[in-house]
This record gives sequence, C-alpha cells and structure tokens, in this order.
Amino acid sequence: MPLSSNLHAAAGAADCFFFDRSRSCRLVCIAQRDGLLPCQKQRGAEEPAPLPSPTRSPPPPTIPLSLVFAPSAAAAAVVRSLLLRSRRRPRALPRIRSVPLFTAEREGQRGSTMVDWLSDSDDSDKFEWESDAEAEPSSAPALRNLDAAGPSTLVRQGSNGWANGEAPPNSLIEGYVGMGFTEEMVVKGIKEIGHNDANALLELLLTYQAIGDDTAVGNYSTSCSIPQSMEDDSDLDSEYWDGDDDADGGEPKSDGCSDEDFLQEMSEKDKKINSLVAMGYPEDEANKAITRCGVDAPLSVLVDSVCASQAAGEYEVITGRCSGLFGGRKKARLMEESKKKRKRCGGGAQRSRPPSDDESMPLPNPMVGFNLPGDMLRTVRRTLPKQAIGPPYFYYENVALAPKGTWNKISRFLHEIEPEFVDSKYMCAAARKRGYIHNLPYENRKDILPPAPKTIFEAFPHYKKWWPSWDHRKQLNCLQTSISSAKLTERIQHALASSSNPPPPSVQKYVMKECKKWNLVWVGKNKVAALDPAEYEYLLGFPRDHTRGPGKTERYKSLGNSFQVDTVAWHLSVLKDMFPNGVSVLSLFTGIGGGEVALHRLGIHMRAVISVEISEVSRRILKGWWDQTQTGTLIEIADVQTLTYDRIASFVDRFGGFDLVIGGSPCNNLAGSNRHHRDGLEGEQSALFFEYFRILDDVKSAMSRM
DNA sequence: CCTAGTCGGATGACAAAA
DNA sequence: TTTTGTCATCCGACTAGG
Repeated sequence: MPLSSNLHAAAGAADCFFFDRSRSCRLVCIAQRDGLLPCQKQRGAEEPAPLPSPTRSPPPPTIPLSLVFAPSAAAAAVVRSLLLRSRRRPRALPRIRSVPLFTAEREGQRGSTMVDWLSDSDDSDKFEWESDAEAEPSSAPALRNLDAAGPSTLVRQGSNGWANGEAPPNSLIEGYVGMGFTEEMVVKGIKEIGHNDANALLELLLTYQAIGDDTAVGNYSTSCSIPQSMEDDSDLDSEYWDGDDDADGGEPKSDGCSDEDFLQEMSEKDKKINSLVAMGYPEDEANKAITRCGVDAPLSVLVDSVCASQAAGEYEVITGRCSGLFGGRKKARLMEESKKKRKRCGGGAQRSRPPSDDESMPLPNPMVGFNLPGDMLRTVRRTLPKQAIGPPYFYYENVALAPKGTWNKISRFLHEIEPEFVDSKYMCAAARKRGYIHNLPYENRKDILPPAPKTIFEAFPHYKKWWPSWDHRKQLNCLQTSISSAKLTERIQHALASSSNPPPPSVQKYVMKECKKWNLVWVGKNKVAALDPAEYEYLLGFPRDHTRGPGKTERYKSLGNSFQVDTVAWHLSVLKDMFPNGVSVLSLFTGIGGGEVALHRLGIHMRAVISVEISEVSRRILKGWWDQTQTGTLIEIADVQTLTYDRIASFVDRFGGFDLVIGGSPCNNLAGSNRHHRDGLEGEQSALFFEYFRILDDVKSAMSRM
C-alpha cells in the first residue's frame, strides 16, 4: 500500500506518526515533544463500532503498531524517550535510527526514519494502543516470538550475513512473502535485524515497502517543497543540530552505521549543503547560497542567504496591493526572524532555519483574504502543488489567532498552502478572525444576496434609541460560545445609574471594556444586554430559528462554533459554475451546517452530503434544516474516527467521489478564550485536525482508484 | 443527572513609550 | 531596540437548582 504524499507531509509536520495499518492505515497516535497523542477517542464519543476488515489489496498484516515515521533524529529521540516514559509502553522498545525524510533521494532507502523494534526485557507492560483485541496480532501468530531476545541483543550481522549468525527457516521467509513482501526485502530485513522479533521485522518490512513505494514515485527529494519540521528550544534539537558531534541526535551509536560516518565522507561543500538541507532548506537553494557566498562562508551566512532568497521568492509569487498580504512584510519579518534567532542562539547557525512550527505565521492587516465582495481582486497569485489540485476541492477553517506555530503546522499538513486569513467583519457586522486553507480558485467569486448588514445599526436599527454617544462601536466583536452573566449587566446598570450623564471616563472605560468583551448592546436606559441566539443566527448568516429547539446554552455554543456563512459562501461561490449539476460533499465537524447553508444560499445543489458531527444537538439541527430545504441525500455520522478508509471508499464509489471536503476542526485548544486547555493543535479536541487531514488523504486515495 | 449561571487568566498581535 | 500597555479571543471548572 503506497503511502500518499500527505502522509509524508505529515511526517514532516509532526514529530512522529503511528499509523495502524490493520485498520486501513488509520492514524492512531501522534508523538510530539509534549507527549504521546492518541488519536483514538474523541471526548464524548461513543466507542467506535467494530470496523470491517480491510479490503485493500494486498491486505495489510495485522500488527499492533505498524509504522513509525520520525522526520528527524531529534524527533526520533523524542519518540523513544516518550515511549520509555509512557505507561503505554511497547513490549519492544524501538531503537530509532534516524535519517531525516527529506534526505530520501540522497540516501535511498534510509530516507525515512526507521524504527527498529528491539525486545525489551520488561515484558510486563504491554503496549496497549486500544482496549480491543487488535493489540494482539491475529493474522501472523506463527511468526511471533514473544520470548524475543532482550535489550542486549543489538542486532548485528553474523559472519554468514544473517543477523545473529542464524539463518531463518525457509517457511518463515515464505510466510512474509505470502503477506505481500518481496523475498529480497524479507531477506534484507532479516539480515538487518534478525527474525527473533516478528514485530520488529514486520515494522521494518513495512517501512521498506513504504520507502520503496515513495522512492519509486520520485517524491520527497531534497527539492520537495515540503520543508522539514523541527521544533525550537530543545536540547534534543541542539544535540541534533550540532550534527558533527552526534548526528544521531543523542542516540547511542551502537549499530556502527550512524549518519556521522556518512557525513564524514562528504566534501566540505557537500557537508554544508547537507547541513542546510537538514535544516529544511531545498538543496538547490543551498547550492545557490554557497555559490553566492563561497564555500568558506559560515553556515549562518548561508542560512541568511537562503532565507533572503526564499523570502524574495515568496514575494514574487504572492504580492498584494495590501502590504500585509504575505508581501514585503513577510519578507522583512523572515529576515528579522532569522536575525533574531541567530542572536538568540549566540550567533550560531545551528538553530537558524525557515519558519518552523514554533514560529508564528504573520497575519495580514487588514485581514481581508485574497479579495472581498465589491473589491478588485488583489494581485494574489499562488501556485498549488500538483497533489493539492482538486478535485476533490477542500476547505479547512480554524481560528486565526491560534498559538504560535499552529498555522505553520496546519499548512504543512495541507500541502504548504498559505492560509487565507479573513476577518468576517468585512462581510458582516461582527468580527470573526479565521484562517482558511483551501485549494479553490479565488477569481470570479460571487457575493450572496442579500448582502449581510455591515454595522450594528444596519443589523439592529432599534438599538440606536438607547445607544450612548460615547459608545463608538460600529461593529461587534467575535460572537463567542457563551454570553455575559446577568450579574455583569446588572453591575453595569448600577454603575451608570449612580454616575453622571455622561458618566466619568473611568466608568465609560469600564463599561466599554465589558461591552466589547461580551458584545453587549443597549436595550434601555443605562441597560445593556447580551445578544440573543436569533441575533447570533442573523449575524452569522443562518436562517432565522435555524438552531431553535435546544436550550439557549446549546444554541450559543453551536452558533459560537460555527462558520460565518457569508464569508464561507464568498469562498465557495466559485463552485457554482464548476458544478452546475450540484456537488457531493464530505462535511467534517459539520456543526450546525454552516458550509451546507452557504452552499444552499449560493444556489448550489447538494446531491449528497456525508456529514460528520459529534454533537447530537447539532446533527438534529442540520437534519431539520435539510429536510426543510434539500432534496439530496444526507448521511450523518457521529464520530469522525469511525469514518475509515473503507467507508470513505464505499461513499466514493456510491457518489462518484467527493467534489468538496469541507470542515473546521475543533478550536477549543487553540482559541485564546480557553483559559484551561489552550494546548495547541495537540490538545484533546483540536488534535482532531489530524483526522481531517487523514480523511482528506483517504478521499484522495480512494478517488485516485476511480 | 442535566441545565443554566457564574466566574476566572493566558496568549499573541500590535502600537506606543522608554 | 526593548519594554510596556492595550486589545481580542469558536472556553471550561465549578456550583446550584430542578
């Protein structure tokens, strides 16, 4: 089974990924510096239904943990330490021999970080990725040897070429060949690590296969546009980037084939190119920088040269009438960041590299996206990588002001496409700063009619009556998932009643602060109040009473989490001419159906919508709206994690593929208003982004077979 | 058990001041 | 150039009452 490009992009974006191939390559776990991140359960989700056995051919072998990608030595080391720390510790601890992914072409099969499973003497702690029985392989019981050798058996080739000097029985090799591996691959694997540990061998064979597939495709060479993800501020990193000392990122050099040996054989120029490539810069850029600066130039100078070149390149590709649109501002910022980083790291070059996941993506100012209704198309040009071009078209949304590095990471997963950051205050009367990554064209967008009111008074003229002259708000702030307490409005009323008219500046300041924070409007003399759910619906572009039914709290929550329909419709409007017969949509994290309402308001027929939404209340809302307005097929799924490859493939067969994959994954752990668990993309809910990515990848795979 | 109400900081961007 | 201040933000733990 070939690994698709997205998976490799993923390997570049996170530290390490665990894919469960026994369940159609489902993403099981993401390992990051902060910890192992299981991708199995969504809070509040029911247990996933039993999944059908994989039908893809050749059927993947059932194993507890099938593939580990770590894009760097540092990442590999992190994973190893995490596994050591983890209560969910594998029976066999991986010895991670790390070669960054992007060196695949240069180093052939060593392109991916491989994880060699070595037996651990501590067998008591079974590695339980899931509670069900899949942790125990069933399809290859005869191949397993649970009494595998202990940690001291660092595998070495015997004099006869076999690991441990022991030739495997022919039946063993045939067993693996029967599983779909080539004999050559099996022999090589056994020579490499022996055959005592069936798990380890399977891992290695799967890794060989994956690498073989990819190198055959010819992707992920050093000229690949996917830069490597390396995280800042880690000792592991410095260990790694001080490559001359320990190219293995601190891993014991027990196997005698470390990258250090490899590096030592290289010429000075090659060495520098390699260093730059290892930092994530394209090889040709590194080469050019050396040509420009000379082979003797310090690495820091070369890094700056590459940075400047890249920034200039970006400037050429994406320019804007607006200075904030990833133009000169970004260039300047890149240069500034590069300088700052070098300074921070004591002038050393080890830590300088292109924007990594730890760096923030500059937000455009004004936040108007590529263009706005009634506005000329900004001179935005972007070139999508080949694998990102639709169909399927995809549209991903999340909060713009996410923690540092989040959008870099999201973008890296989604073909390095620059997010289109838009504040919905340019489309309606309330702000909503969001980033959208999509592969839709953006010429000839159309506004939906009637256009949304742009100011508070346009939307709610009756509030004019009580609006004090010293409240200068023309628009509202972001509509959130909860509203102010009654006590707060009472306090405000009391403060105003007990002061002069107009109130003194201190009172004005206090009142304005609370009004802005909670989107309060003036409903009487000295009386402010929160917007009601119907007003939320109106401002967000939903039909009246769209969410009516559940309690107010639920309504606020679902509305506060939804799309701003006019904004999304503006982006999706290009689909109307492209799909005159309607679209089939895979809608992830549907919520109350902002995307669907947008398509409907654009007059785009939805032949079919497969909607995935965990909240029963939201599902009910969508179903109610659908039954009133639509004639197509609606299939609602509760848990995104039950949407396996096989289910996706069957939907693809049934509906002739998907025209649009749309969704905004949970932002709970990204939003600034989360005081408790703003854990970033790795947070419990926000990590479901990786499900979006995984499903999009599955859709592409399934559609490529059509 | 469910619903509604109340209350409580952190983060990052930006601008102004030092 | 660095520090400080201001602003905005798809929230969650806890409690009370039904």
